[in-house]
Amino acid sequence: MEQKFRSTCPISSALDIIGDKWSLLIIRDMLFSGKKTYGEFGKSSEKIATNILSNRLTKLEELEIISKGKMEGNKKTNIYSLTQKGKELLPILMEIAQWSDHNLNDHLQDGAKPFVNRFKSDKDGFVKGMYAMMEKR
Amino acid sequence: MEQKFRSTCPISSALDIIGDKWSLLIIRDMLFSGKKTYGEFGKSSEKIATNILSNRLTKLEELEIISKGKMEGNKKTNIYSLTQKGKELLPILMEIAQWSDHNLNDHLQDGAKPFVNRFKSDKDGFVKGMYAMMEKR
DNA sequence: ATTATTACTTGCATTTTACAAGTGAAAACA
DNA sequence: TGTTTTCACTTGTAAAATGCAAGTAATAAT
Repeated sequence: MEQKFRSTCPISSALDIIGDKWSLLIIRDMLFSGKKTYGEFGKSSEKIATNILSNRLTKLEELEIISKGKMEGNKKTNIYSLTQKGKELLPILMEIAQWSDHNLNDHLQDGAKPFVNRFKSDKDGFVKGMYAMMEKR
Repeated sequence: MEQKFRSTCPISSALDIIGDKWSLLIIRDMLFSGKKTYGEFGKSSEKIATNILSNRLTKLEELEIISKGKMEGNKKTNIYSLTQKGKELLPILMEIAQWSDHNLNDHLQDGAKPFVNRFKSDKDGFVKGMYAMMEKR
């Protein structure tokens, strides 16, 4: 799979990579739920199809947004981790969450509000705190 | 066209709306280039197909991210404007631009860097400045 | 030795996207 | 005033992406 870019615009180029309905949900599950394995990703409430999940994991790995490793003492379970490039998607996800919180309120029913509020009141602090937390798990 | 949501997650729900390769590019052109008409949107360097452009404008209007009006003294040119809901997509676009600036540097060739740097050094100030500027045009 | 789990792949129907051409009304021009 | 552009789309069709169900192969558990 070769990545194609429509232009040299930074926004357009990012969308060429993550501009679909599934890639950022995988990243979301890694960032916020600590998911690591193919099986775990398949269990999200949005029910990603297994072939699409496989395709996206491959793409994200090729783009070095995630990396694939083996679980110690287990030869069949693969462990996916976020690279630095992948972790840096966090602020994008938080701004998306904040936008939804502001503008999709009637639809949502979720415990994400306090989370979003902590981000709003101190964006840099929140992001740094999340990065620190990820080191430990 | 009825909007469907895969879950009540804020991130997933936002992606159900703007998670494709074109919607945010239209918003980009409205925010950063002041584009307003169907013809102007069609001229972006990414070459959106006319049927897709039409489809996205309709969707974005239904979702009240943009609104459609008439140009004064002209019965054929339509004017699309961002609603508040649409303007609030700016921080998402800026975080995307910043991510690309950090992580896609070898690919990009664009004068967006100083722009991104102003955002990085003072995010809230940058966003407020942009909103103020948009009032005037 | 058998069953269950994990991480996928495959085939096919449906939906979305892309490309090219066409339409109809308003505006500009001769 | 008649003709040509311009503008904002729509339509038809091929190609690509997505969604769904079932299947496979290796490892791990019983």
